Amino acid sequence: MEVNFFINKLCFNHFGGKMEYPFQIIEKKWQKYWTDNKLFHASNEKSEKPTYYVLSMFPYASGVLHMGHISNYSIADAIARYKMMKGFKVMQPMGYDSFGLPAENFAIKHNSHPEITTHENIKKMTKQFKSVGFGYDWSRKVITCDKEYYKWNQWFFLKMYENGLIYRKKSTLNWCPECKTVLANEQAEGGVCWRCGTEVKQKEIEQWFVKITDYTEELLDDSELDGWPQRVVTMEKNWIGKSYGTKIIFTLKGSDKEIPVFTTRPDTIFGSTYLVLAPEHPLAREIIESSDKAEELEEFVEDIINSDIKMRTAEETEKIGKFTGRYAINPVNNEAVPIWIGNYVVMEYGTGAVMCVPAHDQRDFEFAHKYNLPIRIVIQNEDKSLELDKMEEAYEGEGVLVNSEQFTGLESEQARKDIIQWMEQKGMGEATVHYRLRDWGISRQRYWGTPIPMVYCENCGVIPVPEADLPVKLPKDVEVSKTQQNPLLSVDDFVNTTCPQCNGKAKRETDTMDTFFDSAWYYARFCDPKNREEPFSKKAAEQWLPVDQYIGGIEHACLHLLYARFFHKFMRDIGLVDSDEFCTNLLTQGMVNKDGAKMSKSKGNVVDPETYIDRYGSDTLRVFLLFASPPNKDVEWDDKGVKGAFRFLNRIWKLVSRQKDKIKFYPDHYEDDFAYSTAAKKLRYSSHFTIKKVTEDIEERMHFNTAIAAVMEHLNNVSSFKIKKDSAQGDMAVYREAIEILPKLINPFAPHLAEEIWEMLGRENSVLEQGWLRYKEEFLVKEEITFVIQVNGKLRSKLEISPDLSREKVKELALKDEKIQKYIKGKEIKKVIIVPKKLINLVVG
RNA sequence: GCGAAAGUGGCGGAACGGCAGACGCGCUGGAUUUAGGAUCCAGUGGGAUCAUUCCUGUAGGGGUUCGAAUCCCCUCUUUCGCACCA
Repeated sequence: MEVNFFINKLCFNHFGGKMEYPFQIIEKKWQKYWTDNKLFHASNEKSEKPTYYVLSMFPYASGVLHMGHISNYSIADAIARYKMMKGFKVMQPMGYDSFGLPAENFAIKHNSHPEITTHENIKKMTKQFKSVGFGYDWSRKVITCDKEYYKWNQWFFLKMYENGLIYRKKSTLNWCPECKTVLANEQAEGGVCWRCGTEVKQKEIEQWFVKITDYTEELLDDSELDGWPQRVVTMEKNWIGKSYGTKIIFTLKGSDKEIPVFTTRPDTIFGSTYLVLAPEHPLAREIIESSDKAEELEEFVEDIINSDIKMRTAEETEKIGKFTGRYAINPVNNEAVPIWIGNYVVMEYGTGAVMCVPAHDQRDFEFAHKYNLPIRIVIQNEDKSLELDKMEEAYEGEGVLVNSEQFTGLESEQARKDIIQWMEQKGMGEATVHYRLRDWGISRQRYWGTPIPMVYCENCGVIPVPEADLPVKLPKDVEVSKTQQNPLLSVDDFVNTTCPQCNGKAKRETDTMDTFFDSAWYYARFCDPKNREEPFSKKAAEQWLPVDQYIGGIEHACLHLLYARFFHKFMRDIGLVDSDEFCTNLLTQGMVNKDGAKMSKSKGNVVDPETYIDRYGSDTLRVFLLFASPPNKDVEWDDKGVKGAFRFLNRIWKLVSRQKDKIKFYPDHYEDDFAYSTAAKKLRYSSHFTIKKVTEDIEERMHFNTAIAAVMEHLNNVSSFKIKKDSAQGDMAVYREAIEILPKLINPFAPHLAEEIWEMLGRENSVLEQGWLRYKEEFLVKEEITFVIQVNGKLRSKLEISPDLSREKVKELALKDEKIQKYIKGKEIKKVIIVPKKLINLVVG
């Protein structure tokens, strides 16, 4: 005993006096080993092994890996390593999302060029990645600003163009004055720029669109998304926003111009007393121009259009409007109703024109009262108490139709059906489906992105660049600056070109692509990243796609993930892949918070992973992050918790260091004629139970926190087990096994230490190449179990009994139990419930 | 306003109808150490009690059940998504 202690002391002192395991040495050693032996190299050669593709959302090339990245990638790495041990050929690639505004702004800020700063940033990040030791196949690295990559963005653009999925349109768009670029609707949520938070302005610009709406119904189909969090599926569904309604065609009085309106309540059509147009409505403009109050109306409309969209669409904002002087004819009764222009009607939804039914819509009700417009009740409530003079708010519920000609008396639900049918027959309107999803605007008026492969020819018009001329290279000799608009405009060599059709003078498109275009298909490029002939070979895609497990933040639900799904369906339609969805399982990991808030520079609560890797090592950081909570929930950063993880790894290392030379003389298998103490049987149970628990926690629900907890518990059990000189052979065998399972058990979470203790225990090669552990059911059978006795559902006593006792015997023991006596004495036992091997409940009256 | 998820010790979190609080952090006591740190052992929801034990407890209220943190209904709170959406 003393001797051992002395040896340990020597050992620990050797590493700087502090009793800490030498993680710096260990981690570097195994990172080198993995690289040298190409442990994570996933070849495209056919093999017997089933494949498994684990993908983390690749980081933006910002130059730093933050804690959120480490958390995300630790989850993926744990899965990858576990799957490798389970016998899969695992591919876990990594790359960099590196085009786009942040990179351009970064360069401007550092008075440099994005080409330079981006590659510097990538270098920095790669170094950081390597210090954490994630098991990536770096030979598959993909960098989106690389011409070998963005060439295929252009190729996809052309393919979409060929398939009628690309068009050019002049439209009012979200414009960020700070970023000097157009934003897609989903990038301008809440009226602010998703990148910089600046108020978004409206600007009319000609730009390129991808017809994602052609795939709306398919994107709505979630039948292949069983492995996705319901939350994400719902968010996408809401985003696409399918709603059933009716289009009713009003006509402009004194002309044959049609004014279609969209409503979900056609049953209220007879109560429509006015129309309101969005200020952006094309007809509004026409009416204004011919109006005698043109100036006044013009000013009103301009004011609204130029007002902050966020303010305008806020619920508190007062509804204002102006009468245009014109009337519309309601097709159902030929009534002329006044046409207004109002701030509360938006062009983006429906037809940009609303039929107003003030009695049955709160907004219309308020508007009508404010401007003294007529109100007509057409739906009567259940107790028939609606009266015009007494109404203080609109009645939006269901009821019986009144004042509705031949439909009077019908229930509103039935009336909707009948009215739609009738209108369809008469050509007054029709049932329609409306979607909130808009086409994907991909033009960006900035430099650092994929050039859109189009040219403008004076003779031939807009002509796509031929495939053979790809890539249209982004010129490098460009000065970027904040004041300038798109720098490409001033690069004559780039702009001036010849028409691919007539060879005449032509100008190149200077818009570049939204970076979501880059990231919409990178997962597929990873399958065949060096292919120069095609984006990826069909064979490679067949081998790896769809992604088996994708991991990333939930903030990408309606942007990246939706675009990637769209892209995959398009790639399927042009024959590149044969699946409908790009990934079968999605895990949206939580954020790493500190002091209850998201880590951010502005709050000054950012914790740098590097500090902790230097001080405690990568394994500690991983264990902390994985242990803190289940992967889909947020992690609360806790310095003390990191220490706790470190302590755990130290305890493992110490245990193995102390015991490795002794246990190699213990039996390495079980024999029937060995003797086993009760304590040994319990430890053997612990070993096998832990294997079962860790396997199931990873396999079935990816709860690494409980898996790690189980290993901690097992370590506690091993630590409290003592081998003495006269211990039985069986005890020694049990003890040896209990220690020898540790390297594999911790490998998904603390891979460096796992390799080290695997080696310390005299094993060869990487622990990754060994199979995963198997537990034996026979060792999970306990000789004695704790059997609970309840009286009326309350715990009153416990028994230590054999699990095989009969129901009768159990009941007998329970009734005889001393503590139970006082609860059942003199009372009638009405019912006895026995849950085998668990409990007995005595119901007394 | 609509939709979704969630509310458990001082903290992170376990427990997917059957012993509430696994595991970790923190805290308390002890051992060890020149000291600090580290390490090891024990204890730790709250309230009674010398103790054995008892009562109480999973946001609040009700219900289903032999039995509820868990299932159902209502209320409150928090988070997230959508939102003058016609």
